[in-house]
Amino acid sequence: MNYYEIAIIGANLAPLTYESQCVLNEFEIVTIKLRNKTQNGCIIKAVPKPDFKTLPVIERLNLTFTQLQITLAKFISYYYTCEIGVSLGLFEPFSHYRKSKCSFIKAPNLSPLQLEAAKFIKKNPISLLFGDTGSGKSEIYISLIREYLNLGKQALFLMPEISLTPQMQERLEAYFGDSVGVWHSKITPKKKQNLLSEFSQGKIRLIAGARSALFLPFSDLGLIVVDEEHDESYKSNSDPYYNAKDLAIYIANKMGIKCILGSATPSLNSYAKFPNFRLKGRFYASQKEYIYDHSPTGLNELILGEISQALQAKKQVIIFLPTRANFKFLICQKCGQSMQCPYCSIALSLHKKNRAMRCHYCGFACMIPSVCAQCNSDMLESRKIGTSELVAQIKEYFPFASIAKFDRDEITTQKKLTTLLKNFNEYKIDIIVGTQMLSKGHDYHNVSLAIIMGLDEHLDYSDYQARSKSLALAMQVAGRAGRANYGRVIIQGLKCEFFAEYMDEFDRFIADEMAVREGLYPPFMRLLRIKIEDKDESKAVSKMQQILGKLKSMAELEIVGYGKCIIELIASKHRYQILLRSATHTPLLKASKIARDYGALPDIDPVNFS
DNA sequence: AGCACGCCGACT
DNA sequence: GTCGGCGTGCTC
Repeated sequence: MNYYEIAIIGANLAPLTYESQCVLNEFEIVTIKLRNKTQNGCIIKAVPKPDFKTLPVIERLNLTFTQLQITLAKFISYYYTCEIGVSLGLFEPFSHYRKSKCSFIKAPNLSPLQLEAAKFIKKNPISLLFGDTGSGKSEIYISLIREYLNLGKQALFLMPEISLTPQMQERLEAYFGDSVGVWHSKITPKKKQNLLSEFSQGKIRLIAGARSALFLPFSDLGLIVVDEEHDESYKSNSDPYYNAKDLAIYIANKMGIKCILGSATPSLNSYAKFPNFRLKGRFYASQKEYIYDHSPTGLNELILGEISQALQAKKQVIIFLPTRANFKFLICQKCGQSMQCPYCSIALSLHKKNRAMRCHYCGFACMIPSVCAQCNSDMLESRKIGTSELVAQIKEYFPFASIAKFDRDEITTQKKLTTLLKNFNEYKIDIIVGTQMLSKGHDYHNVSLAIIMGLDEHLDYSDYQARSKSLALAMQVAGRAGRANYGRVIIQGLKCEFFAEYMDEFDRFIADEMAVREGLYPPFMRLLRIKIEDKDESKAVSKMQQILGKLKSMAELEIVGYGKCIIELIASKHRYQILLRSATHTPLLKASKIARDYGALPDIDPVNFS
C-alpha cells in the first residue's frame, strides 16, 4: 500500500494522508472522501504508513496541475500564509496541451522610440514601461506578444478589469484573431468551458484577462504583460490577499518568463525595483490645458461655461465624480445626525431612482425617511452630490444635451457597457458622468473637456498611497480628453493645488513621494495589516489584545498602530486591526501566522486600509 | 427531560 | 469551508 499527503483543493486544511493501491504522481488530481463527502485532492508527496487509519483514494482523474501552477500555489501558500489547499483552489487544473504553431503576419508599425523601448524590454527580464497615456504602449506590447506567439509560446496580458475595456480586447483580436481568449472571474460557465478546451488544444495562446487569468493552466508561457500595473485591482479583496502583479513578477523570475509592467502612472514599488523605459509624449499630437477650480464639489459658473462651450463646438464632455447615487448623506439639520446603516458604520446613500436609502457595503435598503430617526425633526438635508444627482442637475442646464451615467449602478452588464461606449463614440451622447469606471482604458475620440470632481476626499484617506492613487486617477481621467487635437481639463477641489503641482509631471511626483515614504512605507519598508472581525465586539477586542501580546516581543517588527478599523462595522461585524511594519518579510510572515492562529485575517502588502 | 441553537474544534 | 459534538437555555 502507498500513502500520500493530499491537499484537499479549496479546503482550508493542512494536507491529509490517504492510502492508494497504485503509485500516484506528484500534483495529479484524485478524488477522496472527507467526512464522507467526495472532494478533489492534489497529491503533495508520498509518506510512510502513518499510525492512524487512512481512507483510500477513490479515483484518479485525468487532471494535474502544471509546474508553473504548483510553483505559484506553493509561493502563495508561503508568502500569504494560507494552506496549500486554499492556494490550489485558485487554479484551473490542467488536462492536456497540444502545442500548436501558427504565425501572425500582421505586426504594428513601431516608431523609432517604440522600437527602442522594445529593444530595452528584450534586454531586461523584467522591466517597467513608463509611458504617457497615448504614447503607444499597446503597439509595443502587441509587437512583443507577436514575437512570443510566433515562437510557439503562450502569452498572458493582464489588465485590471478586462470586462471594462472591450477596446483593448478588440485591438488584440485585430492582430491575433481566434488565438485570443478573454478571461475574468465572472465569465459564464459555458464560455469558461469553451475557453479552457480551446486553450488546451493550443488554439488559444494569448490570454487577455483580469488577475485570476494568472491561475490558468499555462504549459508554455513565455511572456506576461501587466498593463496599468499601478492599479489596485490586481490585489485580491478576500483571503488570501494576493497581488497578481507581484505573483506575475515572482513567477517570471522563477521560471524565466519575460515580464513587462506598463503604466503612465507607475507604482513607486515597480519604479524602484525594475529598470524602466520612459516613453514620453503623445502618439496623437495634441495640446492640453489645465484649469484648477478651487471650489467645493458641484456645478458652478466656470464649469457650466466650459460645458456650454464644448457642446457648442460639437465636442463631448466627460465628468468624473467618485460618488454614486444622488447624495452620499442625509443629515438632520437639527441634531446633526446622518442616517446610518443598521448593520454597518456607513451613511446610507440617497437614491432617488427607487426612492431608497441604500448601504453601499452590505446592500441594506429602506425608504427615504421624512423625519430624523434620532430627534424626529423634519429638517433633513441631502449632502455630498453623486453621479445621479449631477446628471439631473446638468439636464436642467442643458435640456437638449444627451447625458449618460457611467457607474456600477448604471452599467450592470457587459452589454450596457458596450452600448454606452458605442453610443458615445457615435456622438449619440454628449456628456458622460461617471465614477472610476470612466478612467479605465477607453478611447474617446471627440472629448475636448474632462472635468474631475470630488478628489479632495481621496487625498484625505489615511492611506500611504492616497496621493499617488489620487494623482494617477486624475491623470487617467485627464488622459481620456484630447485624443481630439485640443483638450481642456478642469480639476475642481479645495486641494487642487496638489494636482496643479504634479499633473503631467509624474516623474517629479515619484521623486518627491520617494522622499515622503523613505523609512516608513513601501518601497522602503514592508507592511502587514491584520484584520480582526467578530460579531461580538468584546471578542474582537480580546483577540486583538492577544495577538498584540504575542507580537510585542518580536524582533525587527514595528507595531505602527492598532484599534478600530476606519469602518468599524460592516454587515454586523465589528472590525479591528493591527498595522505592522518591517524592513524584511520574515518578521511579517511570523506575525501573519500568529494572526492565523487566532482566526484573524493577515493582509500582506496591504493597499486598502478601511 | 427534551429539544433548538450557536459555538468551536476537527477534518486523514 | 463545513460537519457534528457539546453546552446553554428555553419549553413542555
